Amino acid sequence: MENYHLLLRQHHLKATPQRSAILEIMGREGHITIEQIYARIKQLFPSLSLATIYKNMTAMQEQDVIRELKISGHKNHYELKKEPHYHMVCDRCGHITDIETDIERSLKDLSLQYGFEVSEISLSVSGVCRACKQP
Amino acid sequence: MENYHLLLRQHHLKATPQRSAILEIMGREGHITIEQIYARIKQLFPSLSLATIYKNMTAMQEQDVIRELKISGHKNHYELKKEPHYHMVCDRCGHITDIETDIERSLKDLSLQYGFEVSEISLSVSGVCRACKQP
DNA sequence: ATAATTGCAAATTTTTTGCAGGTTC
DNA sequence: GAACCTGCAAAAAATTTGCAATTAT
Repeated sequence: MENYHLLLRQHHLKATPQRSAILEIMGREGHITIEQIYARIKQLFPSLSLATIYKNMTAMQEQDVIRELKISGHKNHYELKKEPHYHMVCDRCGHITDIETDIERSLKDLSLQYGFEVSEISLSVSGVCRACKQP
Repeated sequence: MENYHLLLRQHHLKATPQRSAILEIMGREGHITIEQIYARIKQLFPSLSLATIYKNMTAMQEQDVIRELKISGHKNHYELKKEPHYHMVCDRCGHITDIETDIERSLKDLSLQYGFEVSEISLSVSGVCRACKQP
């Protein structure tokens, strides 16, 4: 069990019970959609609204507490921001597995390592391009 | 100028003028959003509806003619499905650049090659997991 | 001729916003 | 007590659906 109160404060966010609850659920579930968070959290906070979840997800992304996973053919998922890692998503059941492998290392043997039949790899690098860095 | 009529037929899709027009625009623009397609296509087909674009984007994705790019912090973009390649997205202007590099090759020198300041790399591999392959 | 596609309008789903009252630091 | 957050309702944005008329093969 983690100290989400501290985590929030370290990232300059007020530590409300709602926020801590969202993070606890995310910590438990690993990768989760907005509706899944909503369904689970309603049990603890029947009054908590979807709008609050959205607002918090935005705020926590901006403060680098969580990460949004947008994956083609699947709903958006969210995860706590930990060490850099990647994802393997099943097109049938939607299950997301973390991949701890290095980028340099060939992804081809994923098939053997995980018994996962790779059909598509999507990589995107974000940051700031040369043009936008010009004064 | 490509033969989009043939491309569609090869992928078991009827070659309607609307579809060909969508592909032509995509071929010209590289990476494009739904609204951008809509805006451009209205000039040629004032009657073409957004619903038709959505239906076609779904059909053409299913038949592997195009690919959907879901990138955190940006609208969904679409591109023609060509050789495997990856993307570099500017967080300021949203511009998407194709990366021809191999996965094995370190992405670290992107910064030098493109003058792009990398802040996050997101990779996801899709396919079918071991559990779903069980009979 | 048949099966698929279009276009329209309407419905649904997803996300955002405004604002009053409440909470955190 | 100042700034921020919640919850509600309402709005906006994104995507899907049903169906009659049309079109591609």
